[in-house]
Amino acid sequence: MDTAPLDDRKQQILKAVVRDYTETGVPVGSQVLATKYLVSWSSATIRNELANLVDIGYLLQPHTSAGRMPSDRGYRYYVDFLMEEEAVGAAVRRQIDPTLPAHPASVDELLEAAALTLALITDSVSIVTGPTAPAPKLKHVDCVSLDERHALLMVLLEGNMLRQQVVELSTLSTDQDTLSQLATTLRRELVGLDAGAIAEAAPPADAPPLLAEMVEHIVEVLRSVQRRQDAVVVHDGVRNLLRQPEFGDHERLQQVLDVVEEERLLGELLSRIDVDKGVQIVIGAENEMAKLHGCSLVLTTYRAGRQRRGTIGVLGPTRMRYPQVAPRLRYLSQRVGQAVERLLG
Amino acid sequence: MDTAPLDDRKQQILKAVVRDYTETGVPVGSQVLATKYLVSWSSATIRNELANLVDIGYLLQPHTSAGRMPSDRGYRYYVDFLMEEEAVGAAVRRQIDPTLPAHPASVDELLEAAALTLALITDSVSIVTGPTAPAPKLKHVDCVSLDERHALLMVLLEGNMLRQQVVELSTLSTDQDTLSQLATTLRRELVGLDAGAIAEAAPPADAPPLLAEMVEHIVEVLRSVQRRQDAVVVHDGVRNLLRQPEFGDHERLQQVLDVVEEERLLGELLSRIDVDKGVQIVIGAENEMAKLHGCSLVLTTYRAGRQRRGTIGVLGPTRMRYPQVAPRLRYLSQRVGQAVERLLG
DNA sequence: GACTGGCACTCGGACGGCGGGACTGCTAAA
DNA sequence: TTTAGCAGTCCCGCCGTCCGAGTGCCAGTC
Repeated sequence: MDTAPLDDRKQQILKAVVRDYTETGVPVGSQVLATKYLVSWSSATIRNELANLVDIGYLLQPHTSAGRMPSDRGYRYYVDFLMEEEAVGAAVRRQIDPTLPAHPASVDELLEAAALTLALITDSVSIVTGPTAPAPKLKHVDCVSLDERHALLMVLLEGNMLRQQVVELSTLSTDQDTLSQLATTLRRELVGLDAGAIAEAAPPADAPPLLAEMVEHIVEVLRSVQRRQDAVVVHDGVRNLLRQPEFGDHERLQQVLDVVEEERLLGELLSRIDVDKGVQIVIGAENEMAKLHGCSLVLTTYRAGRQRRGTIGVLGPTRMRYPQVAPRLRYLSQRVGQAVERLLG
Repeated sequence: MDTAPLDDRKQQILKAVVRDYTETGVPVGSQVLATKYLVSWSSATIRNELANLVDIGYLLQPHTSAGRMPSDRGYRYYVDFLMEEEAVGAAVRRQIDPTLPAHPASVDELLEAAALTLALITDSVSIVTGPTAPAPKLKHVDCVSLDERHALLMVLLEGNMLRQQVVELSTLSTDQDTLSQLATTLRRELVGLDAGAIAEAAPPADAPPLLAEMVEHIVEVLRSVQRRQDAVVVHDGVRNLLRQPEFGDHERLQQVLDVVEEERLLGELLSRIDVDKGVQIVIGAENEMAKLHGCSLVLTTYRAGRQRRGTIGVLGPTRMRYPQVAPRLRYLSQRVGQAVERLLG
């Protein structure tokens, strides 16, 4: 299995096989290729080439008297060298744009809409994670008195991510005025710092115990956000897989669903993506997760502002319309990035 | 199709059919019934009764020489009069309890854990909506300056539900001090009121336009919560359906997934539940949503505090272990209610 | 009158043999 | 090097058969 580049005719044949197989899902024969795609050669010539392409690992033959289909390696060559991306047409843009809410109430709502749209325009399972910053800084903090023993701590992070926590107070009968004052102090001292900086900054010697307590809770909140970095937020479009003949067998579907419904696994999957490589395509067994063999991932990151990043992508059968999916994903990820930035400021 | 109560023998037979069919998924014959469940009668007697039960609509016969399976009506009778709920054993409780996080960071996290567990212990698709109150009152409000044209409005509702919104300001160059002052005024005037009361209360004549603007945004937030627009819906366990033989055919699965993945439909489904009836069971075509024929819902509400309610339930094939699912759901919903209350105060 | 044993009958599903068709690989000729 | 032709391979759908599970009904019994 050398990696020498294929000659022109082999390239044309591989390309034709991928295109036809992507459309039909049925192994392609030399006859079809000769009449439909490659009229300048006879089917016999093509047969010889096909046999050769099987030998060197770019095509597969399910059984002796069947046509050929691309192997993972064949898809890889196609994606790297032969694929011509389809431009995202005005019609598709008009289909995408209105689905992203102009004034979403929250990031979650936005991402959910994005997942829905992505599943729709790619006919696959979409996966979207929320925007995270590597070390979020504190932007605002406020405290509300709940009862004499509890208070609600509201923490606003850089990127306008809002978190709340009920905290138990060691000092009893703490009224709203005391808490408001406390919040003012906290804001003055801590705004603009990240978890590490806050934890290091020693509180003044004369600080009330309540202050130290609150500082600790704030650090905890920041830390938990940091830990949750690659938490999967949403996925959608599982039903799209049902339409694919390759999942006619339930075994396959079961294994894919196991991964999709298990956030931990999905997170693991997405965390491997290289953030600076644009749209990345992971084909079949290139992904070492055995349950996803037979599937491909098309992934990219969206950027909202300087630091904040999230992952967005698509999971579908290896027989996927890469030339269509890749640019659509790229387009949507840009729109999502913009929208998140608009929302979070 | 009269509704006269069944005599004792018919009841025993119906019960046995439901039990066996639930276990095996295969239509039950008179032989099996006579030897396994109802030794006091011969298979011939049972055959006569079976034929009668088919006539009056409690059983179905897929074809002439097949056994019998319960009709929707048969399940209904079973659920209403014959079913004996299984107690939730200590083992199951030990399985459930640790999965609900002791100190969840948010309601979302809690509900997601609940959905996961529910799917696991019922082997069905779980559905959970977030807690909502009928006419939530304002508890706290704060504003943070983002840039010279935008501010972040943070609204805390009764029940400690926190909402945020980026608002565009008509007055330019509004700094944080102005906004903090504004927030203080808003708190003084509006805390404790619901959307209607806030909308009615005319702002003072000398109020700055900024104030009126903010009031409007607050009303908008309250209203959207009231409309349940932002009700979180989480679901989990779709893969459990794959194991059921009734979904061997993809058509069925497709239709169910259409509903489950479409939040709007799911919400509609859940909104019909009667909040005071404990665990409710909706069997097959009792649900007018045609796509869910062949499926049953087991639903209930969980309560967190006086007013706040959410829905939690399970979707599975009509052939479901009702005597096991119902009490497990009841137990879990209580734990979820408690956990939400602890979290939101 | 209620119940039961027995029997003829029905029907679905598994099994196996049988082409038809879609491809292939190979060979020989251009 | 390409191509036409041809024999061979294998999948798949079709069809008839067989088997067994289960029924409905009838006649006999308690």
